[in-house]
Amino acid sequence: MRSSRLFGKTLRQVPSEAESISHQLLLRAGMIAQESAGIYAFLPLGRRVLRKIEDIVREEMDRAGGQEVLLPVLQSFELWLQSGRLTSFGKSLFTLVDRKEHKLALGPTHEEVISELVHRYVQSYRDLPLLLYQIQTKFRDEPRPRGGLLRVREFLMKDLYSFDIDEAGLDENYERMARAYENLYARLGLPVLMVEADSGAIGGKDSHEFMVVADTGDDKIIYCPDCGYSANAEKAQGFKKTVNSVSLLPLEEVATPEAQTIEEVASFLGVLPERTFKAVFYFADGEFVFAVIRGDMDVNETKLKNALRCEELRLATEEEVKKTGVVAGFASPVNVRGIKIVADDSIARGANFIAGANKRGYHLKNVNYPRDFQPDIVTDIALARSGDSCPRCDGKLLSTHGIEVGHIFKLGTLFSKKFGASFLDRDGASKPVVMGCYGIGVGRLMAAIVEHSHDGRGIIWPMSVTPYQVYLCPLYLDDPEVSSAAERLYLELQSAGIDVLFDDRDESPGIKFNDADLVGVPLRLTVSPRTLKNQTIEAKWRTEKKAQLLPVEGIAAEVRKLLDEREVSGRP
RNA sequence: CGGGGUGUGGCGCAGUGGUAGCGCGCAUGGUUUGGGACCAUGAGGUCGGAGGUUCAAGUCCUCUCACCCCGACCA
Repeated sequence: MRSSRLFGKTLRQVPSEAESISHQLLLRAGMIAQESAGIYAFLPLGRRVLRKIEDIVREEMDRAGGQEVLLPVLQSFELWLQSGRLTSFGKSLFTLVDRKEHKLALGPTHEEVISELVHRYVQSYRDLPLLLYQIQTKFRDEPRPRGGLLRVREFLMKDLYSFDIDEAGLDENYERMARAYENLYARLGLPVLMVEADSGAIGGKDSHEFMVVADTGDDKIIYCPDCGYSANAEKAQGFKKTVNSVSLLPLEEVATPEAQTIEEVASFLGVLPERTFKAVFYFADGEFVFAVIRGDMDVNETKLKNALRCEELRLATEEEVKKTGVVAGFASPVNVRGIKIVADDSIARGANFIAGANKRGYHLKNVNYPRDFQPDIVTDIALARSGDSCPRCDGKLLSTHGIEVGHIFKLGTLFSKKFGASFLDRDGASKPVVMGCYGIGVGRLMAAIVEHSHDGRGIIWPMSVTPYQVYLCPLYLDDPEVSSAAERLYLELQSAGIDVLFDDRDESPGIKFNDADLVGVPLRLTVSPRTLKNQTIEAKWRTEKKAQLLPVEGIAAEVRKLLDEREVSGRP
């Protein structure tokens, strides 16, 4: 490609709307252009990168045994009613109405469509296992698009769905996909952390996310440097020690005037916060919920939401709390009637805790579960934090941020049951197909690569996804020797099957070098009178300071060799 | 949805109620050229939109739209 003909321009100034580094660089390099909030056009350079990433994803899915399909973007509302996810997706679903007043959704994902499809074509255990995938544009009306390609409303995504006769088959495919994902990220030059994830409203057994560690990531990861335990903060567990494990003492009311917060109560009574109970009030799908947790911990709302199996969870307002008769600051799970109580299991790890007395100015001492109160649910609803002890070893947990570039789920029979996707086993018994789903955001991967691989001058593309392999950079084009050598070289490289971006513009060396660095092409070939008089061309890697001289004669073969070495080593 | 911010030429920005500007980019000509050159000339704007106040509105008022950031939210 000739730069003079290339659609899209590099920008010297950063467009003011761009905050994240990948957003800035992709805009400046002329890879993408914003059309609307969370909606982007891919310009020729960006399109090439996106296609290369897509091809790598496709290759790895094929290699893992996947078969590619293309599914409808326009999906009937009935499908969503049938799965019951109309409400859980809620406002994120883009909807429209056709001329017959029939409601349709722009597909945000394809579990419904694929389950319905498989229901029609899979009848026997002989048809399984089956791996189907598609790579196509999906739509989600995100509450807040952000960070350029990191969170958008219209995006290219790969989803693979696995169909098995039983859990064992699912487990096997799950492992297979996890390995395929690892290959794929390695080929993209991305170091990725596989972390335990919350499976959310979709339910299911296991779920893992693949994270690129980056400050700009909007997911928080909790991990243990000692044993390798890592999980999304929504899901992560911390070790809960047992406190004050002595024999149970009788309940006792004590006056605690003015002491309302955990800190105030604890210091007033001369104990550590871990000896107290903390009460937090929520509204879950319109129902008031009293959450109890030990005073040294905080409630993880994702876990609470899962425990309650609710769609919508929010903190209760002061008024709402008042209305229930609970006394904020002195609230207690003891002797509360008609209110749903959810307790973190930390309340059972220890004895003789301090809790409110449901009476202004008083607390209760020696509160014990289950002697003094009986919550509706007791489970883990605690937020794990950096500094907590690891649940698996003696290590201390740390936290970091990550960009989610892949998410895999064991769906089980959730969708197959709803869509009647069942098969007859060997014994002629009808069973629901066991499903898994495995997603990757292709556009987000592109942004993640840039977030991970860049420097002060611009993008540094890995060889595997670079829009062009070689940046052919002639200086002093008005010198006929240079222009003819450059033109000749351009043809030779192309004939050798090398992707070349030929900067045939009549620009100064500074501009050309800077553009080459900004666009991030791995290898730059500089043609100038200086080296040409010795029959040589200067070759410089994007990642290196120093250049090397290559003889003009047979240069295409030499460049081919250099590129192949890089590709194999996986270095940019 | 709550809080904050910004809308003026392709991009970045300035602009006291009184003739719409600067830098970059773009066009033409010339001199230049190893890390974003210089000179000259020139094109390009219904100041996000709609109302209103005023002799006069980019500037003041009301409404509205879009975009960005923080939070909520986010298989």
